Amino acid sequence: MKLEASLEDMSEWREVDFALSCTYIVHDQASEPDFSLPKAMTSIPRNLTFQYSADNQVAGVFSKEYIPQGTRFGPLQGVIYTKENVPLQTNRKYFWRIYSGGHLHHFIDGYDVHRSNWMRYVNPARSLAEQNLVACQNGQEIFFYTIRPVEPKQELLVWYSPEFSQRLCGQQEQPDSLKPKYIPDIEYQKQPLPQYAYYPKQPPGPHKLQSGGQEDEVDEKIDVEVIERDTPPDTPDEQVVDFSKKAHKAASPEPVRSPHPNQSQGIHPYPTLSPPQELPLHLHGLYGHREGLISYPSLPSPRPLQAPYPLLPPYNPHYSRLLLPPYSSPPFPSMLPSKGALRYNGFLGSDGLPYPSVPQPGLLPVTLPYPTPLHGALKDRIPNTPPRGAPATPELSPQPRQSPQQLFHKPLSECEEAINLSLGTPKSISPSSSASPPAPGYKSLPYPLKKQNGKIKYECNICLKTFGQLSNLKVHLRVHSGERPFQCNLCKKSFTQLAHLQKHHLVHTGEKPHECQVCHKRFSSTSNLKTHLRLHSGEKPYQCKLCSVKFTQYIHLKLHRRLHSSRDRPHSCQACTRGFIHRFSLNLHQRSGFCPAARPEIPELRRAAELVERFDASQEAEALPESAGEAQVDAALEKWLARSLESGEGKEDIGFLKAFAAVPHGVTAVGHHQERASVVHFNHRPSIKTEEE
DNA sequence: CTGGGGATGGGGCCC
DNA sequence: TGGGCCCCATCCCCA
Repeated sequence: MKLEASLEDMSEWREVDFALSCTYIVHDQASEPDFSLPKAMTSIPRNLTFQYSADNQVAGVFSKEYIPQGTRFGPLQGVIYTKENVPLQTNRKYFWRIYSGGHLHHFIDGYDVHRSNWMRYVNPARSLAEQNLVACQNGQEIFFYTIRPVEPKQELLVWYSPEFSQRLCGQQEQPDSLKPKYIPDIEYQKQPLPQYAYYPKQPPGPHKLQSGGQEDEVDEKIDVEVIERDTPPDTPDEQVVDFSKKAHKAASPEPVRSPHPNQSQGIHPYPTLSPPQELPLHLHGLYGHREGLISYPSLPSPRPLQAPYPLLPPYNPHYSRLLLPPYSSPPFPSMLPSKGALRYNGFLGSDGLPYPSVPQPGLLPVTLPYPTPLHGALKDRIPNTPPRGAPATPELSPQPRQSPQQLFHKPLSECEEAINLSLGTPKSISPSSSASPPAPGYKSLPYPLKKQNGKIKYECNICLKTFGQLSNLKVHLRVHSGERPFQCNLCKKSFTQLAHLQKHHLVHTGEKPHECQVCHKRFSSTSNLKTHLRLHSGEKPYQCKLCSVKFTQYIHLKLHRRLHSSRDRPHSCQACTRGFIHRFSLNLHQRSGFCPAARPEIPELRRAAELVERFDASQEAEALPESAGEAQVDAALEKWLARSLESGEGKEDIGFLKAFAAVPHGVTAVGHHQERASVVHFNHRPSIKTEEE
């Protein structure tokens, strides 16, 4: 059974659709004054995590918990360059292009880990099947949207939106004398070159990396003139542009032929004039794009076009944390909101930006003509070495997960620089940012409405919790999105609610507004005072069922329970010897097929069994009478699951249990309850979306 | 190990 | 609709 059945097909969405209809917004983690780690690493949202390679380089970005479809990440951050001020020696592998009015407006360079954010580490999707993020330009910023739910521990893999790719490949570059390296793609467009020929289903072949030297050599041969002649027609504004036309264009690439047919390896590299239907539109528009790193139009391509993602950003070295020098000073002193709106509004709404002051565009190129000493050193160290989690060019990546067929062919210049990160303040940077669409947010929320007792309830489509007021749901959604808009300007901790920040402030002021009338001890919070008052009243609401010891705080009971060894778990499974405090837990363990002994070939069963054990020790189980029936147990388990999700406790485990429960192995293992997959009647939950709905 | 306090997280409700 | 306030739950630290 699928929990998410009513998933919306976003394949036809335009960028503006994503902007206006995204459901959840995840902001970057507010960077704390940690001078030992670059912003690219500290900015990663709490619901994401990096995965590192053996050599301690970022290999990719993974989800820590379930992330719903329609979640927005970003904006991409990086150094802003206008066409005119891009330093000649700049490494463009992390370049993203921002268009305005159909013209290239500026670049966002994610190369500098101190000035870019975590999005630079997101790897490109190698196929539509694995793509879960789509990159969109909204206004003059780049955001990543989830186009499908992302399960816990799943890697985020991005690809361009159709319009994005169309801008990159379907339009010509503006005159740009500063970037001769990236002109070939334009050339291709003019006189259809191989890069624009789609190379369908290239069979896996040996992957050979192109040497950086060759790449450079090739780049130098490009004629800048061509680009100028191919300046794309003006478009009013990227936000109002007729995307359908672009889409059409992308879907119907001009026939192209290869000047170097021999470059193919057994298969004609450019046999197809139109992209395969199974590829998403935006991919169609990309082919050939990324070849740039390796093949120059006039040179034989070292290998055939292989990947359907030629536009992916090239891989860049992902610097090991250990290699990063400590900051000598905060990279973004002004990044930390000090007062005013930003202090309590660290999220980026239509106005707020997570990082208020990113260097102004004009300043960037002047101050940082790359390679800087730092970058130069790093580059020397890993010349042209694809970074582990690098965003873009799989073919250059040493990542083991890359398979030959995932490799791309080459290049494209502008596309090559087209991938990367972003920036935090385009608005301050670009004069024409007024074209930005309304801040994406909780508009057109796809949350279900329910009626309970005649009252409308707003249901969270993630944890199914219902709220009487929409505002409550919106606040609640931050729990799932990781959004923490309220940041303390003293310690940089951030919170989901202003009230929490205000309470937190007491930590700094030392204020304790709440006084015990008995002993006159003062407390910073009412709840702590209440707990304290139990000392005077003698109330001990939490009692251990096994030894009858009582506690004033639940956490104490929880800790206490751990003391009870297996001998205190009288209800043991004969098959796997797991013991349970409650008989109904043993029954649950057995009847639901969570006993690992039943199906030893399913390793997940062990984990599932552990979760049942955890439930056994939960307060929900504690509250059940020993004679509890199946329905009662299921209800308690469901309640426990919901509570665990809400509290964030073991979210990954819960996600796992849900996922695990969604497949039938557990059931069939025992042969009971064939009609359902888990102890929890997920498929019976009226509030859960199912495919049938 | 128990018990107490500090701090944080989340939701309900009212305005 | 969103802010403000309150309450409850929970975790962490430490004596």
